[in-house]
Amino acid sequence: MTETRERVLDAAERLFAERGYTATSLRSIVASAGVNLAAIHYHFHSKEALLEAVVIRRAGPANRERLLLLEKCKMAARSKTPTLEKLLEAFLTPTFRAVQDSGEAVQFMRLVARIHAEGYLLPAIAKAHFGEVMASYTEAFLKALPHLTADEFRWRAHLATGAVAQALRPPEWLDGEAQAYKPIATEAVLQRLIGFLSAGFRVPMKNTKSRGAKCSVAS
Amino acid sequence: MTETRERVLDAAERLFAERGYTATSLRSIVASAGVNLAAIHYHFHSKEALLEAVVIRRAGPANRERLLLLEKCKMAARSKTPTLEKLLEAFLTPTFRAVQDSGEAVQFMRLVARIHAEGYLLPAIAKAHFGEVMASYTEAFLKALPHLTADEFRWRAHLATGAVAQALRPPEWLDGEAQAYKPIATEAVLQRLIGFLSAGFRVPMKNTKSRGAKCSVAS
DNA sequence: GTCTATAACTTGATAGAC
DNA sequence: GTCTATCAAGTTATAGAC
Repeated sequence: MTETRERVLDAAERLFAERGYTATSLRSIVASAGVNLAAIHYHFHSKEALLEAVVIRRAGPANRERLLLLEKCKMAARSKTPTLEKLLEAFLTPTFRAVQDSGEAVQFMRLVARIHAEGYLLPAIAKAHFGEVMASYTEAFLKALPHLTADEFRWRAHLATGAVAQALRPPEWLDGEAQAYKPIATEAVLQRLIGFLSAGFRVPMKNTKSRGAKCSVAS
Repeated sequence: MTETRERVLDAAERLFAERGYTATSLRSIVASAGVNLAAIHYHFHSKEALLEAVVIRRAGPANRERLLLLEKCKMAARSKTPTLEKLLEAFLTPTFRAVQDSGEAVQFMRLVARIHAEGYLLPAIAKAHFGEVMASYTEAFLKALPHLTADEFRWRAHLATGAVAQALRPPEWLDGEAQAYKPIATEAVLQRLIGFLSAGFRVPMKNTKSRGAKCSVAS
């Protein structure tokens, strides 16, 4: 049965999301999926390939939708460039909306947020499957942010990435139960995130000096 | 020799920062520190206690300085409440400045950013050692942000935490060498971060509705 | 395609000599 | 305080029967 494959993918997605990649053993996955250990090596070659399969299953469709939404934004804005808020929403919606549409995909966002910090894993996977999307959106963002140099935009996008990842994480002030089972990335969180980020991107440049917020000790 | 203790702490700090907690074995730590495996269990009880010791060594002084800087801010602002930027700088400076002052502490910030996402580890440690600082600063932040409810502030602080953690991570567009050895949290990054976050905190409430950035497909 | 069995190795932790 | 030696458990991965 190729249904076994799906069961493994589902279990792996959930466990990777909850515990991270290195902390999740293949044995815990097969136990959760109710399949055999050898099956995981039959369908996927290795643990790392399994992670890649998990990511691709969700990221593939999501990225296709991102490109579609970007085109829609450009159309809607006619000759003008789309607003920053619209671009952010188009980029983030496929991730956030998955929660409400299909209960299955809930865990995936947490996986991304979780694996995001595990560094050495995603670079290989990300560059292979997110390249086109990132290039298209970067171009659009730069047009919507004419006051930023490409370098400054890269830095702010870097900061924004962290905020997005954090938005996909269950807030620590929710108790364990809620953290584990409730979908946290709702429409409200998405809108909050868009407002937060767009304000950050819109800040004028040259806060290198003169931002008179010195408060330091003598030392 | 109690110098062994320090060697272990230094090595653990560096390796935890680079690879994360679960991915770092005690054996790799003793190899890097040039000490014996048993020594690590003699000086610290367990791997988890070692992590806690690593965190406390840096976070203790940093948190004391945070409280000091907060008082200085309040003094400088006289009857009025300190500005958001000054509060952010007071809170973030002890972390960021450590890079420039002592080369030793460079790794620690990355450790925090790295462990930050490993979830179940920091809650126990953080609540034990950051409680007072968080309470004092939350109070000050809420006064500086009268347009936000406590709940809304908590959400935005959640997002901001992610951005801070990301600022402490080496940007992926720097090549491997630079990622590994160059201090990335410079004064410039700190100022960028302060500008980015303060703008996000200042956004008016009620972007729950009416933020007319709909760009969704029919679906 | 799925299973059992097992190889080959790494992990955190400890006992006990010195 | 520091060492060697070792334990018990857990890890990924594979070979081979069915």
